[in-house]
Amino acid sequence: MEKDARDIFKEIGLRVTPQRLEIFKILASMHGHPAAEDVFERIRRRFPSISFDTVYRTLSLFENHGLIKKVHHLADKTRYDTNLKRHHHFVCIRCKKIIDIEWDEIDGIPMPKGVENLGRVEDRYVELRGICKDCLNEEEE
Amino acid sequence: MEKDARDIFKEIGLRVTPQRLEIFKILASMHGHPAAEDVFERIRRRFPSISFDTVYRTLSLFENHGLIKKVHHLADKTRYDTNLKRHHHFVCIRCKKIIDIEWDEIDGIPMPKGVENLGRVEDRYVELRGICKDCLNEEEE
DNA sequence: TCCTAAATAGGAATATATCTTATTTAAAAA
DNA sequence: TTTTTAAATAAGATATATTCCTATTTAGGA
Ligand SMILES: [Mn+2]
Ligand SMILES: [Mn+2]
Ligand SMILES: [Zn+2]
Ligand SMILES: [Zn+2]
Repeated sequence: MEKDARDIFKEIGLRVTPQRLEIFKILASMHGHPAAEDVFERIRRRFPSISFDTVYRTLSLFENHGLIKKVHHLADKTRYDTNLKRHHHFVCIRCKKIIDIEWDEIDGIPMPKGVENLGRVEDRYVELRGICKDCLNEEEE
Repeated sequence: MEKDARDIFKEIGLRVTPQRLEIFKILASMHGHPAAEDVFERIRRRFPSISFDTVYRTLSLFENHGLIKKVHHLADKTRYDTNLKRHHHFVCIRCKKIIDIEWDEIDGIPMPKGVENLGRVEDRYVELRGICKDCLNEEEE
């Protein structure tokens, strides 16, 4: 935030547009974890005719350049699990394959301090993300 | 297998329908983590006129009775994060609020054995899920 | 200032999932 | 067994988030 958004864009090689500057400013000023819609509602005040597409495009652009991150699931649709034993998953970021893994060590880790002030924890969800063997092989071509 | 399913349904107090029996059988026979569409494609062979709605309803039903689990995101839309420091999240399963947490202990845990055979891990994603303070308070009414 | 590739607005399209309603059916009652 | 009725289903409409398409505008370089 020390640096001007304009400079950041130029460094990365992005065109400086009013929409981008405003979205950047909004993101910096918003607390929490806004959804695209939240950003859209905010920027509409200054750019009443901005389109949803521009907001989505810009957020993707920022994400691709590491200016923001997504808090999200990898798969685009719900996947069901018939394995009811406690386990975790390796998820391929390319083909979305989900593979069961056991990782007892992580289940034993005590809760982080202070979490009881946030609410009642009922579950912990752990995902290892990467590129699966199949996709790595395909890559070698 | 079919005998089993019939008994399970009765135990839980569910009506035994051909669609449910078949979906149950399909789930038991499918490996991996099928999406609703995968189940739909499979059951269509025997019930060509089955509707997507029935598949979704049945999967929800099974999930509500603990016969299967969802591998899924909690929020219905993507949320963005401007906090680029390594951190994790507490997510409220009720209001979908996302709160940053630090949990260094979990970052230090070594990868589970054998994961290198699955692919190249690039990231680990950890979420604590539960009911946030606000929702707990509201509950007291 | 002019030029051109990139960005945008607006709306259409897509995809996943849920809802509505008329019809059928499971299973309890007679 | 037959009857009864609430529950389940099929079919299609609807909702919602996101992406795509295309004509127009614009940023930034020549
Ligand atoms: Mn699994
Ligand atoms: Mn965060
Ligand atoms: Zn893969
Ligand atoms: Zn909450």
